[in-house]
Amino acid sequence: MSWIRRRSGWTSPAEVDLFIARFESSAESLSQALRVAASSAAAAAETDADTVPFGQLQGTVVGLRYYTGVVNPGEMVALVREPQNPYDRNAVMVANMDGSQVGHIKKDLAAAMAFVMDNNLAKVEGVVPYRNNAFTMPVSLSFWGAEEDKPAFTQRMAQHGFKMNSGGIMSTSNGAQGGRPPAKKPVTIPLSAEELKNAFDNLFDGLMESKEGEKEAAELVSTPLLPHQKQALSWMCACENGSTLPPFWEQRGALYYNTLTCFSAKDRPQRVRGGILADDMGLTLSSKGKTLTTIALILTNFHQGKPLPVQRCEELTEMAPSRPEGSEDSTVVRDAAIGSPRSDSPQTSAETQEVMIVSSDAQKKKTTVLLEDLGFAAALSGSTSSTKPKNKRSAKKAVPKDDLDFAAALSGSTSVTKSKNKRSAKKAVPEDRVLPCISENAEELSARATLIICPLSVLSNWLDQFEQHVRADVQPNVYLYYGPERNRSTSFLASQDVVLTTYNVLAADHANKSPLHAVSWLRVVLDEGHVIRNPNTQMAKAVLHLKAQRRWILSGTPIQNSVKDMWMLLAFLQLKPFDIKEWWNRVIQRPVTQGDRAGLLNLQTLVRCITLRRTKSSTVNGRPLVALPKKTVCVEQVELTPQERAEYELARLEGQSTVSRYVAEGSVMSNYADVLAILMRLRQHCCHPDLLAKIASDLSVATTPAELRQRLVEKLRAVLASGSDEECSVCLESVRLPVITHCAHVYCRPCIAQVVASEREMARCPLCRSDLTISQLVEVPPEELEGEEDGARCERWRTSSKVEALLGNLLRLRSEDRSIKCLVVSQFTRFLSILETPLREQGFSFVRLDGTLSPEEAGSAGGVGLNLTAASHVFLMEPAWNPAAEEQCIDRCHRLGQTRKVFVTKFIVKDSVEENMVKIQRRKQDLVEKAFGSKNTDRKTSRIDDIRALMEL
DNA sequence: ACCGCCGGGTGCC
DNA sequence: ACCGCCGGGTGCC
Repeated sequence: MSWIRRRSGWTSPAEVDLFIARFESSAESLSQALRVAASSAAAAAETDADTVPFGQLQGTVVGLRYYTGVVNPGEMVALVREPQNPYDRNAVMVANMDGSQVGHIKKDLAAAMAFVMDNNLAKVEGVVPYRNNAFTMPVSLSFWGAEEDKPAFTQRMAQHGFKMNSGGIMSTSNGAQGGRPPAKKPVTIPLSAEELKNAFDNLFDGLMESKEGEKEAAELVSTPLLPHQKQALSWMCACENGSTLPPFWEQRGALYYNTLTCFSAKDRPQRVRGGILADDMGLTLSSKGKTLTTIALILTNFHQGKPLPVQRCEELTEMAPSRPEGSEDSTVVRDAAIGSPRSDSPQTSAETQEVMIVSSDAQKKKTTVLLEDLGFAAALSGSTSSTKPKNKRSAKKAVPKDDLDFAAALSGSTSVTKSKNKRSAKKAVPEDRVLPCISENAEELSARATLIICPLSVLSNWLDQFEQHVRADVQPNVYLYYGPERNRSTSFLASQDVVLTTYNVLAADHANKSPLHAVSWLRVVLDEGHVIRNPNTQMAKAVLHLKAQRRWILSGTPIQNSVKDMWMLLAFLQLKPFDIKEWWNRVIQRPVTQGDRAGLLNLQTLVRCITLRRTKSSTVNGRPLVALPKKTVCVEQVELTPQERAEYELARLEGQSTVSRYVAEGSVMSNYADVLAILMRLRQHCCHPDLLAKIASDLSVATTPAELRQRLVEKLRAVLASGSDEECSVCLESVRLPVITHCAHVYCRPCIAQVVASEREMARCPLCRSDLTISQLVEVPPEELEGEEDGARCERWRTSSKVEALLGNLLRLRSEDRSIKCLVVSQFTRFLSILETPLREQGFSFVRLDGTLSPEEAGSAGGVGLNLTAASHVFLMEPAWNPAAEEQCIDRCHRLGQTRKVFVTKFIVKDSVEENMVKIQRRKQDLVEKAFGSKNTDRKTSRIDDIRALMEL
């Protein structure tokens, strides 16, 4: 008896809400049933690759005449259990793609299916092969499930007298043959895992060759756009104004027909007025290219293709008197009159330095700080003081301030002063009656504001960019919706040109009569949109419930590692019918994960229709979009001295015995922090002996609460410093605002706070079920980081093999060409400190960037956009766990603006944990599962495997 | 006739 | 529903 209630296949609260939304007029029983289905399946299971076909069955849909839903030949239908049906508790209803009920499954078959569905022995997909009469119709049911459930399923169906046809692979390619049953399934060879992975990796590549042309930004934009930015603007405007049908839809007479599901609708399905702008980071001067393009879009494409009507600010106009129209001219005038923009100041300062030493951790966590050069710090931290002295906002910003305070101080103050402008502005610029492709009705025309949602770390970047790229005399109303004093008036928000907020504010508001959700936005923009790829998060749900005419996702990495991640993006863009997970799963995800070629082709088409992505290697009319100098990567093997080797081996043997004990006990995960600490010590040995902190690793030796706290802080710091890209088990993202529990597990503070809040009684640690309270959570006190270092530095300095390897390279390069600048990257800030000594001794000038500030504070300091193109040689002092992090470091140099050939040197200590890390990196890249919907459980086991490999166990 | 057969009424779950 | 099923009317050929 193994029919334990498992998570159900196709409903999660979010998607059912969407499903129901469309349905209000329909029969009560249906929405009821859907609600019940939703509540019984609060946690949605995913369609995983381990789903296998169980077979097919021809059934009958009855009671058609009682319902409105119509079905075309070959159309897919949804099968929904309806346990509350007063006539039959086994009822299984049949619904249309738009959610209209079509009928019921005939009761004898329904009785068999009810059991199967209720116990999640199988998922059912239905296709109506043909229509015969007005009262019943046939339905071809295919059943899918986990291999181990197949016998139970088959047996149960047999008990009811139903025998499955062979469960061969069924193609999803349009079933519109309309033929008689049994429809012949074309026999196709399923894609191999390898083919799939390749196709998937290339999904976002080579999109949008330049058939779009270029579009100039409105004159309001003061920064000239680069050619590929004009191209993006052109594409974005076309997406917003065009009226093309979404992919897979075509007009057939008076109806609109979906060629994949064969559904037809009377109402024209809205083409997403928006899409995904997924330009690669290395493509732009800092990541601000997307920001600039988006600002240009906001200003250039208001209603009916006209620019945003904004009034000039009188005082500023006086200051910078009347100037010729045309963006280039005005830029020149503005620059001359007001001072040059500071976008390039990081390079300018950096150019004076020979060596930049950078903590790669700082980059990964999007933090950047500077120790040595205060001028550089000011440039990076984004103070805009010189640009517009009269502007209140700028004046405030000139004071170097903690970003959070800064945000709080700003919120509410910005546009109040200006909001009065707006009415007159609308009159001042009369709207032309030029007919656009999309006819905009009165309500649509009333929407004005663009809502931009971004991670906190890039909030101030947006504010800066608006100031920097918009003509000084026409600042649009940009309201920062953030901080306790934020203005929650719906009408105020709706009257802004731009409202800027964070995912967290949005999510927090969503729970509690959110004004953001009451506004009808002209446009919603999700910056770093991949952060909401998990649809179960509050942020994701909050985002889905926003009302908007146009929707954009900005992201450098639209898919992180699985097809699954795509769904949230499509749902946000409301790409019919994939915004409902049932259809996404059936039409794309399940076929693709099972190697269906047609499914993959459909996915490719889909992505192509809504995405603009250019990479460094993209071409326009056969010519490279951006010509980048060549990049050479080499690995330099470092041999430890006998002394270092002896110390390393000692640490390795000790670590091995501890970890092998954990492996034997099966307690690796519960001692994860310890394991990471061991690994880190080995990695530190590879770099420099003085990196090793004297950490008492055993929590049990802590006697006093203060001592325990200190131990936890050390552990947390060890985890963070390990560079393991620690993942929060609640949100499954890299931890942000990390805290450690008394049971030594690390989470994002907001995530674990939410867990605690949602627990009625005593909250438990999601990983080990220990009791926990908010007050027990421990975080790293930021100021402590500095003090300790001084202690370490006081000791007598010594060298290490790796230090020597680096110095050898630097000295050689300097003797070859004194103008060469180098970027030295390490995840250990202490290592950077150690490196300072010989660099000074040898007379190298350098700046240092590292992550001593919290992400919020440092976010504005360059963040993801940190641009280090002044350097042409990159030295990665040690391997990263995540190869993408290394790539990111390299891309700081190898991007637009780089004029020299780029050389990358990776130092790897021979016969060490570092070599094992490289092996794992390589193996991971080959691992298909990594790219395709790998299961959560596997992630854990593969981690343990990783640890064993690292420890050579 | 405790049948068969006829033909009208009727029809999801 | 050009079906199946029900139940009343009917009953040699």
